[in-house]
Amino acid sequence: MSLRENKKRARTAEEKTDRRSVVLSAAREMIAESGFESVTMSGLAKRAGLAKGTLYLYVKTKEEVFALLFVEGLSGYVDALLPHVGEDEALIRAMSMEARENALFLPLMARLTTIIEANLSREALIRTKRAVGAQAARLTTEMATERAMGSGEAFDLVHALFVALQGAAQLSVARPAFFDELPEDVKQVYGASEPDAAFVTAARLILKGAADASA
Amino acid sequence: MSLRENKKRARTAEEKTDRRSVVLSAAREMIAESGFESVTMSGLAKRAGLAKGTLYLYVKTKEEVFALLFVEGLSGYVDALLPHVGEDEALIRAMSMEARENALFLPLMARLTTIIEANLSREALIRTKRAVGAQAARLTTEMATERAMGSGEAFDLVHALFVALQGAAQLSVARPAFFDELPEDVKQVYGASEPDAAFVTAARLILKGAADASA
DNA sequence: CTTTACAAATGACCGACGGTCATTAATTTA
DNA sequence: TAAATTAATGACCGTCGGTCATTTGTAAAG
Repeated sequence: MSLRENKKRARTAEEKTDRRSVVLSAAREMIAESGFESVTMSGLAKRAGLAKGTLYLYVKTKEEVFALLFVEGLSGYVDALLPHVGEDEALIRAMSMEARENALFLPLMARLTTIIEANLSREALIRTKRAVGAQAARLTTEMATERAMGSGEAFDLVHALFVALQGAAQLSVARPAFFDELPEDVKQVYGASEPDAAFVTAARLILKGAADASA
Repeated sequence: MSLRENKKRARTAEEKTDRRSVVLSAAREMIAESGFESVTMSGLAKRAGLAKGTLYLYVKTKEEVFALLFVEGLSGYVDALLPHVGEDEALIRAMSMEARENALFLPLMARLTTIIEANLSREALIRTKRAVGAQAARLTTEMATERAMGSGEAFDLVHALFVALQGAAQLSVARPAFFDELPEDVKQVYGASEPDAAFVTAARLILKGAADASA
């Protein structure tokens, strides 16, 4: 995924977008291979075939890379949800399946506020927040029409589901390297809360509660 | 909160616990005054009246400090909840009030998995996980008896509520320094999700869904 | 009271990392 | 062909988490 062999410079806007997407791919690979903590800017630059200084031409902070990945993932996630917002079980299934489909999505979401947003430039933060707001709005309006709800109600429901998802996402954080050496009872504390199961039970209750409320 | 003026050494177990509690107090102050990111080990040592090396006699990593604060906070939090697990609105009120009471609790919870647990020594992680598991169990059994539920059901309900709390906690992350300079529409994205409101709506739906299920 | 043994305390030091900037050089424009 | 522009570079910097050889307060032994 390196670009280095191509010594050409990025002059046009399109070429710059290409560079950026190479960086994003390299980041995806590094995260998948060895986790977030292993992503360093020098490492990422090398992997993308760039010098560190060049990387900083395309991104103002390390976390901006993660923010871009998250926004991209969120957009695809909402795409996948839209056809199913009308029916409880289908929606839950879509939410949990799609999260498993894009393995980076929950880990990114888990880090969204405390790590990613906390380290964005003003401009990157604005872009990110706008994108998130837009996706939430997309879901909310679809939910309102599909379920014939008031927009306030739909707003609450969407947000409740995403609060649950973000909570469950925390459980998607990779286990420590020494997990196997942990005492049995500690391993069970991990086992007691798998991200997927946690989300599904919470989401079921939420949707049932919402159905109950409008009935 | 410094201990420095007292040049005595900590010999007994009790004196060591004292040292540790001085460190925790110093950390609380620093977080309250200027946020998590401002806590450095040298700064914390100075504030506690210790040399950096001494601080590392009491704690293996920086995040162990946060873990200790969290466990302490969680214990008090569950204490406050126990009397109210029987009734929906009382429980919600207790959860949201108590979270506001201890201003550090949600911010710590928001960082629990991605930052804190990710940087604990094996021993500290074991202690932390055990403590969390114990508090969860305490709540679950109380919930089961008080609501005459099966323990599986109670387990699910407790976990759903805490998933929501952890999701809402993400919204408690401090706003950026340049928040005021953000465009109006971006500020509104922040406004659309206050931690307290987000938790309360999600929790209401969850509890309503649970009531519906057992009816 | 003095000496010895122990372990608490210290802070200089180290490596890693995020981020910067003066300089180089590819490409376009005049 | 020369001048102007701007992408690219990587040496460099400051900060920070964490370590460890040394110092020194304290208790036990003689």
